Amino acid sequence: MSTFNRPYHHGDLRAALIAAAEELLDEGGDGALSLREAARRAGVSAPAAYRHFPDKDALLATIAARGFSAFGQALREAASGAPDAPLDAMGVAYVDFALARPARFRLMFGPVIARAKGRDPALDAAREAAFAALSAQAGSRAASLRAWGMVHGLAMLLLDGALPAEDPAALVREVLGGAPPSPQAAVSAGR
Amino acid sequence: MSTFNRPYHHGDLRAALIAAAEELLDEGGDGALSLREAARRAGVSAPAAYRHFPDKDALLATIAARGFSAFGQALREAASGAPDAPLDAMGVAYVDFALARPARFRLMFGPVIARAKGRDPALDAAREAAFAALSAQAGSRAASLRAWGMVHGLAMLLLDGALPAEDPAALVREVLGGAPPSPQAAVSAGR
DNA sequence: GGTTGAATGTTGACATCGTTCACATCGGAG
DNA sequence: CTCCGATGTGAACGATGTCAACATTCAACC
Repeated sequence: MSTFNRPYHHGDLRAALIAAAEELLDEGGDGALSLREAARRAGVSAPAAYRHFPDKDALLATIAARGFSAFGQALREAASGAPDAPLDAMGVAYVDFALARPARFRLMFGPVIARAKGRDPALDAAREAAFAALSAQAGSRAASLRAWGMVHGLAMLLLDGALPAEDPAALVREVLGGAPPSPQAAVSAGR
Repeated sequence: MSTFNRPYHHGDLRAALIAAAEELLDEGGDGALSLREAARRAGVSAPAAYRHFPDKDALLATIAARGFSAFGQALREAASGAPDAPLDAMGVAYVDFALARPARFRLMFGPVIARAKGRDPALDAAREAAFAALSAQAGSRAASLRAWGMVHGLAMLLLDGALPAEDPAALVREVLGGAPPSPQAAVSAGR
């Protein structure tokens, strides 16, 4: 599948564009993601992108969908890794994800994606799958909203730097209500 | 056309620019705020703005600061208007504010402003004042973070349309734990 | 196997944006 | 009245998203 050549036709531009854009998003702040730069990195000229995405927003929507997919997986893994306190583990994983990939997280929950809702079924599916992982562990609807809202809010506030936190995971566990000194979950971050 | 009328050093360009930009922000989606358009609406040419703001981001920071100020005031008023359940009232007010001015709220908690932290003392002061209003009602630090995070998360998720809600206020009240309709909700709250 | 049409990329162009530079104008202090 | 600092203007630069016209390649059919 990997043509070493660089012929006129780039083997899989779509994937290359997505990869480049995700790189841009993760490395260079928030406003650093431009269609043109992504195309440049993929070794291709800007309008070529329009053969694979109708729009810049469509590229972003695709990236967000991938983000939600990875996000849901991380949440599920966290839960199954800590069967005695799955909700707390998911909360920590939630915040970890946000802090590890701030720009991506902001994209996923930002206005562009909110606007794309309903226009991109893959996106909607990925997002709902991620959320389903959460509600599955929470019990009642109210409890799930409570946990979800709280953790999401904490993640956002930490991203803003509105909350000073040397150890976000500890803060999440403290706030989630459990004060269990189980140090297992704390090792999950790696930053 | 009105080249005649202009007295012209525009009486108070700074204020006019802020007003125009806020208008832009509230009316026209999220990406609709451009320095040039704000200047246009203020009846002035784009570079004039640079006599009053070093940067577009500085304009945004100013607007965010004003937003935090109004926000804090709304929270305080809500609390004093419902002395028997001030936290719930603030929660509802919090979400109301976010839903009434989505773009402004996103600005206030967005990356541009996060980046401006420490560079704009007025901004920091306004934000902390708003947060102070919240923690004043919440009791312990953990409780205040819990309430703040939860309400902030709910607001964000509602903005995204990730949560379908016919009546956001009711949802907030339900989730905040006051008079929960489902008996199980109260159980998972404390812990 | 060569012809042909659909995919895919390329160059060039347009409008818009943030921002800077050189110049114009106004209002107040001397 | 003069002169200077504050404020506003116009042209211009580089970057962006996007479109239109043209070029190249791949695959399928006689």
